[in-house]
Amino acid sequence: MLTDINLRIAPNTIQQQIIGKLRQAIFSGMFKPGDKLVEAELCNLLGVSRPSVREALRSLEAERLISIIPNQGPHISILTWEEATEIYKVRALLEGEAAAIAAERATERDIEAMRVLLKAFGKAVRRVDTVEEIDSTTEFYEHIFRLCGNRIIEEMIRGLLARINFLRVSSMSLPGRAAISFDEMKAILDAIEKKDNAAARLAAVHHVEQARLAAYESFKQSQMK
Amino acid sequence: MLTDINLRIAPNTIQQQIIGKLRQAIFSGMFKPGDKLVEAELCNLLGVSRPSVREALRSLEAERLISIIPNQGPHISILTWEEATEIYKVRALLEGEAAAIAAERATERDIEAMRVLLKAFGKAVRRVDTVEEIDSTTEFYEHIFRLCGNRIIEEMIRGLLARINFLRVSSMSLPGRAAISFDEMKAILDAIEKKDNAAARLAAVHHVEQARLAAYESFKQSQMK
DNA sequence: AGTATTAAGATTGTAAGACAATCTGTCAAT
DNA sequence: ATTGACAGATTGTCTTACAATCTTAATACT
Repeated sequence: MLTDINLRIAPNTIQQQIIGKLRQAIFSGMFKPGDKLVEAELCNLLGVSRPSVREALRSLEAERLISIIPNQGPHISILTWEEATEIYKVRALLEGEAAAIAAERATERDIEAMRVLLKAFGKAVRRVDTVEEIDSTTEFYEHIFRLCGNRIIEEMIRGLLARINFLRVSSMSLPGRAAISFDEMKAILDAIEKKDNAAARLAAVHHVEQARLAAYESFKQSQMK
Repeated sequence: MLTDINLRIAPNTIQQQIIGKLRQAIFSGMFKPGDKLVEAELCNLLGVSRPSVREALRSLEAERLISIIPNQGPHISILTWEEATEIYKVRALLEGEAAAIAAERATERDIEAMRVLLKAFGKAVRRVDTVEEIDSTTEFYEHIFRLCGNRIIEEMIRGLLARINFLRVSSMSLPGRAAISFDEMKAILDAIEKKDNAAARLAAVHHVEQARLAAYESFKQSQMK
């Protein structure tokens, strides 16, 4: 056996498609925090039956993207700044740990691969392509997580990122933020290359903390209007 | 306004009851890892309709207590030791952080309350009441989490504990483990009382690490038969 | 005998229809 | 302005249904 790669071909059930579509709709801002999701409307929009929609909604509820209040139905979750802060705190902790472990395990090839990803991010920054910025940031981080060999960490961070997704997008489009973000990520990579796990952890924590501050700016702005 | 206590009266929907019952059944070992859950059977056992069961199963899937493979139905999740290790690693990280913050914030009354909880645990240990041991341990920890003021940490740890629940139960019944556990928890509390956050973190991390080692013993035993 | 094939039965995925319980908003009455 | 009552909308739950897929067992073939 080569590796433990999961070869299972997952049939795309309708529900998975519904979940994907709805998640995308939430991320894209089509539904705004607090919006009420009416089951019948979703059925029409998606062209599927109510049971399918309801099951998909249960999954999204567990992801905390929506919350379902009995007899009141599903709403897009409202993220308070307090909650966002807590999420950033946990992110810092987990990403710091991941970076520290990655620093101990990274091979030459890993470093090289991450350099490529970072370069892609740099290009996106110069093109001012926010979507691509987020995507390449994510890929860069995914590499760190894979390196740290702890899928639980990866899983948890993925969940946390989903919950603050719109903050990430809006804060990344803040003038200057993306460029600074690039420098912070480069610092992480440099520390990993030097196999300096303490420095890698610090750099990762610092990056998240700066992201939090940037997010606060966008949060304030979004509250004002 | 006194506090931010949530006054909402949550109607007990059937699905919540189903989720509760099934979770309990899984924890109690009525369903074993790998067991296939047949929807029709669950309907009979619970006396509810298939749509209700299916929605509940989606929630449990998101909690990772079961996994649903398309066209193959739901199974009780199988926990590999590798995964369990990763969970203990993340737990150590999160509980360490929580303990450190708690050390900075604990008031006299908090300490007193935790002493009471710890004493209850000690009593359970002497009575060799495993269920009560787990319960009072949980309560002790819940207090720390409440102190650290980060509900995300609490939420994540709760999720992680659910996934390793049966390991906790079986390892807690290992001869001598509960008594050692008591000492480790006392060390955490002592550090918190001294407001020594570094010591509190270390004690919490140590406690989780010891729990991991104990869990490994039970895991090996459960694999052998 | 052992393996490949096929067919029957069981189970899941999805839909549609139904109805009681509950919520929401409106309008009248105090 | 607040309360009360009512109509309409929405959710929670159940029932029935059926095609798609999986599982298992029986069958045929080498």
